[in-house]
Amino acid sequence: MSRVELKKELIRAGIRPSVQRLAIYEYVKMTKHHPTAECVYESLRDKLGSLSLTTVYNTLKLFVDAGLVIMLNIDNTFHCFDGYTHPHAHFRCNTCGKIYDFPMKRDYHALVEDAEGFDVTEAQLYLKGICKVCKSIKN
Amino acid sequence: MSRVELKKELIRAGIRPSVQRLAIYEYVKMTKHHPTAECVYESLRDKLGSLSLTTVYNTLKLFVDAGLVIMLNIDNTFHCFDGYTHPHAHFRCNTCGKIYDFPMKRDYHALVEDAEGFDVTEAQLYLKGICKVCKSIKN
DNA sequence: TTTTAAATTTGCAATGATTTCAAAAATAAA
DNA sequence: TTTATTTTTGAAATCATTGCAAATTTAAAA
Repeated sequence: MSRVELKKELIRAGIRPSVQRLAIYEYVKMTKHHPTAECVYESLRDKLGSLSLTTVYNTLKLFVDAGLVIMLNIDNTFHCFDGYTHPHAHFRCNTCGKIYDFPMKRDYHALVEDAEGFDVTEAQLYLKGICKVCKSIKN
Repeated sequence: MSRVELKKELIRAGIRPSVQRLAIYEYVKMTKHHPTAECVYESLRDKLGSLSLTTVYNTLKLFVDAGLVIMLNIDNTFHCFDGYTHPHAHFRCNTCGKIYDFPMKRDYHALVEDAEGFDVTEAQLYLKGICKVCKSIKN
């Protein structure tokens, strides 16, 4: 996705594309490694000349509220962010800490009973264990 | 479940049932409202005469590591605990904050593709939205 | 029962991610 | 250009959680 397209997405969502916002949006959308706010900050500080960690937090919250980015809470010590908003599951390796995206066969509705009367607007399937790579290293 | 049975469960898990541990275990197993560590502490402090918040944290970690209790991370500002360890989904109401247990039809495996080579030892399905009660109040 | 060793509890301080806040800077509107 | 609005910034505050070392309790040994 080009920078121009990303800009249009922000505008469409009613978010004015400032230099910082566009840079943060581009970073979160393009990377695949589920960065933390701190990570976004470290990665962009030099490129932008200057950047505040507060701006990163504020901006990410803005994106999450607008539905442009998903906030993951799979690691209970910090949040991380995912620009890929299509429904999918997340796997966190207990050994290396890496987070993997897993496609989901069906909608979460297939799993849940007795949800009548409840409005489900968000669903997260978090899996934990040992990843392929760490498993092969061990053996 | 009786206090004697709970005591036996702790011993079976290799955990010595001190006064504090048994009280905390009983509380978490018996309550249905997914308490935080702070909540456990507030609820038991008077009954036990004295209690340290650190003890509550240490003890809950002990239970979680032993698989006796599940730690939920559905609300991203704090953890809460569930003594019901059978696989089930959790729904958090964005309005009232209450957490509901939802039975799951199938194993999470039914949902996930491409998990070959990965060892999944833990699975959490977190749902968010508006609960039945809050919805009926609104209308 | 006494002595000794090990396990457990305790409270306070430290940690670290996140938020608050008010001022400064940038941008848009008049 | 002037004025109003939005955005960014950095330092301080917050708050759940953890580290740590001393005090207490419990179990084991003598």
